[in-house]
Amino acid sequence: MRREVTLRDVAELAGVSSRTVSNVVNGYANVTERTKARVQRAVEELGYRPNVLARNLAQGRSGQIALVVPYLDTPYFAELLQSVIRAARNSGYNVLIDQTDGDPEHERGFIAHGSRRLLFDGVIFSPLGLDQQALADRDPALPLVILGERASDGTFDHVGIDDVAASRQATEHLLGLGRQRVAAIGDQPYATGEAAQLRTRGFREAHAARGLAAHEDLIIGTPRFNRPDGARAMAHLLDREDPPDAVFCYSDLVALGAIHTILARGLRVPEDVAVIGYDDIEDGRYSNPTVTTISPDKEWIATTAVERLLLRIGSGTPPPGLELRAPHRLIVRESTTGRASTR
Amino acid sequence: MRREVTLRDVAELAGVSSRTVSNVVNGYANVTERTKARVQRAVEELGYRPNVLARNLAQGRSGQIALVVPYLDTPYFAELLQSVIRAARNSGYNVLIDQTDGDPEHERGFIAHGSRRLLFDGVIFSPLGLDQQALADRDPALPLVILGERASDGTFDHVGIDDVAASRQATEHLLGLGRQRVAAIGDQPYATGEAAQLRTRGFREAHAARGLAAHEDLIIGTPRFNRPDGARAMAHLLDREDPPDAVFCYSDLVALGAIHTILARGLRVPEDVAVIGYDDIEDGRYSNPTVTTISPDKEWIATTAVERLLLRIGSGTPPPGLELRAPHRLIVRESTTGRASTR
DNA sequence: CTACGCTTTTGCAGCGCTGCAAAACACAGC
DNA sequence: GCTGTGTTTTGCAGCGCTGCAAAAGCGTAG
Repeated sequence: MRREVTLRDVAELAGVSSRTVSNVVNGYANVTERTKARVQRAVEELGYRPNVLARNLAQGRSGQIALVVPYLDTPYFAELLQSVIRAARNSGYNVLIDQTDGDPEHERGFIAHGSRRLLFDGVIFSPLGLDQQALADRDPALPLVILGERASDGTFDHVGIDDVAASRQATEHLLGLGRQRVAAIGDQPYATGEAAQLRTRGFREAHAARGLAAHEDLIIGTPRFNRPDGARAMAHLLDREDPPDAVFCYSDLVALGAIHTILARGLRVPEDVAVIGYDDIEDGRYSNPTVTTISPDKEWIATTAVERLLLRIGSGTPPPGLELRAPHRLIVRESTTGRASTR
Repeated sequence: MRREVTLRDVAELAGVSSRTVSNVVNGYANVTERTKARVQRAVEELGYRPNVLARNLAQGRSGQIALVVPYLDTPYFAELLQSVIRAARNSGYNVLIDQTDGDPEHERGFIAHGSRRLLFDGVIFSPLGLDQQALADRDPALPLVILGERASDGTFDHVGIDDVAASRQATEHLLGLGRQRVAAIGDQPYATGEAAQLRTRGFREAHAARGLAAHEDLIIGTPRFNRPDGARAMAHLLDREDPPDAVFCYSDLVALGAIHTILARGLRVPEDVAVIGYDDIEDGRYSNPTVTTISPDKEWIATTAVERLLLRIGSGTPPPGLELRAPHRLIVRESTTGRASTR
């Protein structure tokens, strides 16, 4: 195994100092065309590649950002991840992935003082069970952008859609169809369930706006927002004496699970129960029936998050933490209005 | 911003050499209990954290492995990624993700000589459009494990299921149901479509085993294995004069797309057309109908790939490239046998 | 011819750690 | 007491790069 080519090797061949080679490689301004050309020829000839590790050490930064999400096999996060990677790469950054499995301990460790620090220059974080305390204990020097619900306390940026408004819109859609008993699946009435609670608020507000009272007994909690939980919750609802005729699900996966249960019982969607989801994952565009949903602009979220994070990393004095609202819209599909509407 | 605590700081406080501190931190054997305790106390007191960057440079390795996949929003890869991350973390490795979008150029660059080298100590690679040439041109020093179809040439490990056998099994299942005109969606009759071709081979073999000839005109190609391609291909098949009564899809996504089209035309699954998929992604367990599929043991694939890669990274003389066959099985669901079979 | 300001190039230290080999120490046997 | 063996600790060089500040070069003005 022959030794790698170093800056010094190139310098020697080109007859300049190693520092000059460094300047050329990094595209510094004040280098004459002549030397630049000479150095470049030497670089080519030797097949020189900068050693990222050494550069990192010398600069005290890693050129990597971490994306921390609860679950990777959740299509929503997978789709987001894809856009984050693309955006980061455009700025010369690599993305390190970590999944916390929603474990608060693990989430905390990731932004805690010290931690794996230096492996990444900043973190884009989509927390699930993160409480105020964990945020307070975090390494203050770590540039941070949070995705999802948690409002910024001014020391980090927060990117997300307006959950209350979106949920109100979703619920209004169901009420507008003339549904009388609208259920909600996904509430999480505990400290770490802020996102869910915002959605429940929107759910209630939509009722209130029409002078109705939300059916509080039709608000079902779920630990996670996945298919099995959706299926289970729906089964509960259908077992009741007076089942709902519409359901607002806090994620598309929950909606798909719910639909699965409804159909398995021989009922029809949307005739017997209309279902609306949240996230607009690809599954819902091809499922049977296709799923009406709230579609957050994931591309916007990803690029904005990366952009803000790099800005934070780049500036000595961190910019104030912003509250960034991504656009969202309601996409109506078969699960609320039936097949006719799609063709 | 105060300076980080270094090994030397700890050494000074503990009254030993910095090398000894390093030994303690790294759990070296020959350290007396007394010094170990003293050093550990100093570490605690100062809140020392090793600088990963410096360690990497000194060791000439990065402690990271790269997972390169064509698409991240494909559930199959997302699920795999999850297991790979878990396995890598158990061995103290971080996972760097990259998605190639199936671009052969990009794929090539990743394993080419030089490349981003040093950022990762090895690569787990799930190629899509990688030809023999690209493999030949690759950096021979880069430990490599390939997932999917491409057979090993002895210089890397290959982990995958037996595509021919699995496809034969899938097709046999359809034929065993008495289906007369079985189609296949997903063939890729060009250099980079090896995986697809193996599946087509299994498809043909299943027919041959029953003394039948496969309907060659019912073998449809698709550029990718996603929902839109499946939907489109199915539309083609249904437009024919003599449409199929069963379809073997080369991925679950293709199957879901195909089912979407079938149902949109007012036909029934499986009564009119039985559909079988490949990969066993979660979607297929909750879709309507649920999807019969070939289920590769993803956990096995991920842990084996990581294990082999780390072995390769760790050993000076690389072990011979192995051909590793992951277990797989047929999972029968509604899309071939109807609802009755599930309850 | 010298001085001055600007551009270009250089030298060196040092990022914080580990590899290596030697030094120091401890203990047993002769 | 001295030698030999094994264990524990140390010192130093150096991984390959960049930051910093000084040096060199260069053109123009005095």
